[in-house]
Amino acid sequence: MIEDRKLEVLRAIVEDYVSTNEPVGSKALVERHRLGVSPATIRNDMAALEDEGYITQPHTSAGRVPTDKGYRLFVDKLSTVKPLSAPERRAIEGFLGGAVGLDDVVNRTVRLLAQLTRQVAVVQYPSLSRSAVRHLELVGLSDTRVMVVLITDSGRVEQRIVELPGVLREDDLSDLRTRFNARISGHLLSEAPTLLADLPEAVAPDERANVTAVLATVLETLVEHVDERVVMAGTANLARGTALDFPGSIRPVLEALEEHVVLLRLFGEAGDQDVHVSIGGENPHEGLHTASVVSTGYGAEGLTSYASLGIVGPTRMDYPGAIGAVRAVARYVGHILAESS
Amino acid sequence: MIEDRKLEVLRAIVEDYVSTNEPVGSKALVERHRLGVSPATIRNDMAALEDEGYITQPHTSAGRVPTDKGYRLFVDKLSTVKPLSAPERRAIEGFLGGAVGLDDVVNRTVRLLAQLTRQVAVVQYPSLSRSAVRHLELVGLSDTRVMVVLITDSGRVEQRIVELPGVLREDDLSDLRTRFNARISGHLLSEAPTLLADLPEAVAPDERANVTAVLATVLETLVEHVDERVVMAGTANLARGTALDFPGSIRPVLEALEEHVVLLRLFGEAGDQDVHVSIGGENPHEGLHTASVVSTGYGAEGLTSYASLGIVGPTRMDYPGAIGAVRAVARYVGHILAESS
DNA sequence: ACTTGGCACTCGTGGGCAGGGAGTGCCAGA
DNA sequence: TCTGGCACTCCCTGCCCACGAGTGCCAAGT
Repeated sequence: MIEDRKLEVLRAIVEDYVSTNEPVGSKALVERHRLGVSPATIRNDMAALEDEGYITQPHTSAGRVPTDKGYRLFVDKLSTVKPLSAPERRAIEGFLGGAVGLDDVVNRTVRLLAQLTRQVAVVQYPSLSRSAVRHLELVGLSDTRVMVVLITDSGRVEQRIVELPGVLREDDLSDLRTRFNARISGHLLSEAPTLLADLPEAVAPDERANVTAVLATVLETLVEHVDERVVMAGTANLARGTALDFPGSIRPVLEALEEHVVLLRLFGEAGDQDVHVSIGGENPHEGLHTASVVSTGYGAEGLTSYASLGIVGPTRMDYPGAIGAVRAVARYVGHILAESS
Repeated sequence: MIEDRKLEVLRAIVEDYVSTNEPVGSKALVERHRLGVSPATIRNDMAALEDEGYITQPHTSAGRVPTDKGYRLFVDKLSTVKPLSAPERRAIEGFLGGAVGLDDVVNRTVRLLAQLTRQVAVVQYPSLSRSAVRHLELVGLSDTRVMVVLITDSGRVEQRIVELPGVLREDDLSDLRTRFNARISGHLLSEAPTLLADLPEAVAPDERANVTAVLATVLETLVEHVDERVVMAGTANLARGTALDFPGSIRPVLEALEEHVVLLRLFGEAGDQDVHVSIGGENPHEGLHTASVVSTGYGAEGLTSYASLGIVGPTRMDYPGAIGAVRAVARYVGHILAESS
């Protein structure tokens, strides 16, 4: 009974604070929401909520502001995801539908997400290790130089140039190409090391050195190499709110965003399919203690996700809207990448 | 006589203001610089400088601050480029020398530049149109799909996949590859349209449709396409200074930096070889009216530059240091790219 | 013709103080 | 368990004042 109303009060506080950006008091609360009780009653509830650590007051005679813990409860129990409006959906479809090529898809996605949420958007390129090999091509540039080109099912293309220890004839190259593709085509790149392990032994002894060199490049640079490509957009949104949003300065936030490794670890926490929300102090990185991260994996439907995308903003954030936008965009991107395969 | 001293005073004001970030008064000026005259004399000079529009005072009873015009004069006439220290040079060499591959070079460069200058650094990828073709490879993925891979002398590798209108046999593909390379290998990519114009007429009529399709892709996506790839680092430095640096907010600056097109046009103004400085209101983009840009082209020695790089910061900037750093980094990058060809 | 010291003036800054207002905590009563 | 009342805290604003930094100007000196 009273518990229910307390939660209702917390929700009202979060919603009001997010929309007004000002600490919210008991009187304003009963005016803006039909709570059916008097301000004094609300005050008691608020005192209890404060004791339990869900809200706090900046100064003695100010209204209340949600704490990280308060936002956490709100996100987990009190909010329902805000679905995008029909025009918004159409806008997404139109904007992402016009993309040609992976780079274009990723770039449009990140800008779209930044615009929809009015926060900083971050999109990770489809992870190599979680993609499947569509085709591996070996191109002889000269007698002793071979270019390795890898095409994945997510549309990503990577290439490296290998200096060979010896001369490799064109027909041996062709043979090698066939062997490579027979083993790994259609398989996840992360399985490549196992699938290719015995390759050197399968070829003629005099070719073994060359094969080993090519294989080493493929494995080292394409598989083991941590692919940390991320794109970002909307950093200007950080400077939008008032000083309340990022007490001190937005500098540590910008610094954290520039360390892509930090972002990747952040996203690493995101569960494969559902949206993950990390609030304020929950973030591992010090610089993001004043920020929240809403992220999710994206990829072809039902399958393991290619990679992650999400947004970063102040803890005072429209979580239902952000979660809805992140989820919707992730789905569309997944569809588009799956279709264009 | 008096003119000389006035310029000396302007230089002193710029230097003091840049280092202290506070409006500088006549008394502080004579204390920090051996000008050999009294504060009263300086006051007269300062009044003259203000009349001429080189300095201004934020409020009536504050010290003077350089105007855009003042910085301009300082940069053009009063400053000598600050060469990097020996340790700095060694650091550059060590840091950039360890790079493998174009992406790595570019990424390291932008971070290095941001760290050296403590400003926002921007590096444009080597322009395709200003690079020469090292090799063009055609890879048959299937009967009707061909991957076009272009390698430039700057180490950049671009690829596109072409859907052919008809079937292309392997030996025809090989023939086409030879013809392409014979015509454009070693030439600037911008010359490609002319060099390739008559290619369809040179092949057998039944191959003409396929050749035209491949040619169209090469020209459209690799040559005519504006290659707007830029990387950025050090945006957190914008939030470093006080509110004086960017009156209002850093938001418009961040917004401008996100519009890569704006940056490219900015860099377009940079002369090919020497460092170009654009101060405050001189910048075409509204959002950068409170910022200065120091940029230059980079590339193999003496040749046309591949592309541009530079930094963006508040008008209150250490111009001599910034110019020195930008120039030095551009040279090193040019060397490295030239060597690794 | 320049330079200099002196002096009055402006104006931003910070401290102190009072008043108003928002918001709270608590208590007694329904 | 809810409600109204009341005292309390503390921010914010405006105001005044003194202080200090810095200037502009002038008259005198070189």
